[in-house]
Amino acid sequence: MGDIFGDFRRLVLAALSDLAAAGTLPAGVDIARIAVEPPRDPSHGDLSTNAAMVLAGQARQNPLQLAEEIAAALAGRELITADYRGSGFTAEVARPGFINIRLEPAAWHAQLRAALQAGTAYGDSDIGCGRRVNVEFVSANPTGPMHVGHGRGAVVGDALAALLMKAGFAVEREYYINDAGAQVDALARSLYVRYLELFGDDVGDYPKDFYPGDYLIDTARKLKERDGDKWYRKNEHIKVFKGISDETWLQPLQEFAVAEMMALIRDDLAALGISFDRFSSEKALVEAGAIDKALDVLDERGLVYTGVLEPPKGKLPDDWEPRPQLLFRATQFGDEVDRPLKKSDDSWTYFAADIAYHLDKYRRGGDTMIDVWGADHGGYVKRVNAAVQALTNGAASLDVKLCQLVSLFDNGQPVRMSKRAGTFVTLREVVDEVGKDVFRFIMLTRRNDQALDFDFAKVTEQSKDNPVFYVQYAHARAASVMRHAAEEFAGADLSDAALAGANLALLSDPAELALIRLLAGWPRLVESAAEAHEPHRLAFYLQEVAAQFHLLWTKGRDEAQLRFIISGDPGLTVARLALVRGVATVVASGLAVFGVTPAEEM
RNA sequence: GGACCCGUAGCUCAGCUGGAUAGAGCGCUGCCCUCCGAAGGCAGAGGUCGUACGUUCGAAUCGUAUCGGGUCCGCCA
Repeated sequence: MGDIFGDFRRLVLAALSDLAAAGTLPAGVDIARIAVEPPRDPSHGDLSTNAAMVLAGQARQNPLQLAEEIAAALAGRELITADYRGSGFTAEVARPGFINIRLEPAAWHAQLRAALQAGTAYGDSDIGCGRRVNVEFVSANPTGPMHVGHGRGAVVGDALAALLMKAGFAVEREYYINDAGAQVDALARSLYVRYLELFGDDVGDYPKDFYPGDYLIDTARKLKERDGDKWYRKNEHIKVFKGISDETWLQPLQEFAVAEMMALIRDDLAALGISFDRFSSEKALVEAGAIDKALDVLDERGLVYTGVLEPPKGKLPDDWEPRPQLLFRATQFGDEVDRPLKKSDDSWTYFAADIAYHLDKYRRGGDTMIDVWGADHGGYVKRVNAAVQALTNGAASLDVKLCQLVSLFDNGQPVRMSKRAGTFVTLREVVDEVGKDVFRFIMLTRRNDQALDFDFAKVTEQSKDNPVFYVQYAHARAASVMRHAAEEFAGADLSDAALAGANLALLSDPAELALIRLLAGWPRLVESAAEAHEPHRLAFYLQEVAAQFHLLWTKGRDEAQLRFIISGDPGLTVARLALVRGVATVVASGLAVFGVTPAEEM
């Protein structure tokens, strides 16, 4: 069902083995870099391979001459896949050593047929071979609602997971809850002060390390509902602010607060249509002694020691002083300095917990891990990569995707990220304003490592400048054509199955064939995007499909014989409807990866 | 001072893991609706891919150096 490029690559490799058998090529050559691709310039044919240039060195032959031999061997073979129904091709050699392949249109028509038969499963691949991949994303601290930056990571992670699934990987979506450490203490104290306020205490201004957000008022109310005045002591906030309170309430409030914050976050995620297979708790990990166990692993390999770090170059922290501490030999794995595992109060650093966490993920079967982080964690990538290498002896791979900042605009004017009235701060407000589908698509219209401007006016505009609208409109237009066709040819079977049986040879206009070629590239695009861990490529591809489709539609304005629906010619109409449905299928298939609902009408 | 990310058309950005004459949208210029598919269409101008060396059949892509912008920089997660 397939990928025409993959099919031809196999054909090329078969031709090469013919040459090897005949002694023209040495045995056991490296074929990894041999590719079959669409040439950028259509005049070079339909497919192109670099095989001769890749092998020229190894075979000690002139690339052009080798290309001729490969082309000849290729001509002696034929496409045996049933899809192609014996359609032929020609191979010719071009300048540096390319072999350009031209297909009979029937080969392309077969691709369209395959797309219709597959439905939104078109493009599904098995390159993943069911291998397990763990995608950890969002992992926003449970201290408040999500903001827009989290939203980007959420969408990128979710779409990447979906893409990998489409490519045949067994994917686990995971959220790491940072529910241990100082921030959770601060959260509980902040909640406690809000709770005191409910009893009429006037606490005045909050100190700097407290969370001032209004959302904690609701949480405090829920706490009061549950526990009444159980924790209330009049004007206790004075002691809390000074840090001298008798904090018997701290532990229970922590648990309560984290649970409430996670409920908040899950709601935000649900508004984006995101759910996780697994939530992992840092606290649970720490309490289970996972850090000690993980550091034992490193210790056995001599990677943990007590030492004194050089002071950081340049500007020093105010209170920096040399001090012996427990360190991980990150420098052995490419990091700049060895990294601390314990703080001055002898508690674990976040990094120590993260080491344990990644070992945990690995042992659960994730020898391929992807972490999606915000750009502010960029300085952290090397040490975690170093830890993963050290823990697994290089058996595991970790790919960290850093998402750059999202800046909000409205009609070109920056939207302040402050709590002022009328401005958006939380992810939820943005999603409620523009809708889940718009937000998700726009977050995927940039590479993750590229900063993104998000303009409320532009992303909701109904014009071709707006990529979401443009792609959605293509799907809606296809649906509209089908509705009209159903009226025009009442009683005819216009199901995809029926359309797949149409005489597709009638699709002979260059614009039609160009569109079919583009659609045929979908399986290949899915594979390459999945391998590169780059879901944004789908967004650009979908815009291209939409553009070609809109173009074809528009041609029908000037040339009536190119319209999709030709009243007096059911045979031609059915063939063209097959193409229309092919477009809708690919667009829907791509939007499904993005978690965006295809529009039936605009 | 160091690390990471970015630098491609006036603007916003792609560029399929090293392929052929570097692309798209917006903007700009010029055409195209007395009527049916103009929330449009066609054509054109616009580039030393930040810069300089290097690697090889071949570099926007890989390496080194350098310049500019962003992010981060023991005991924050």
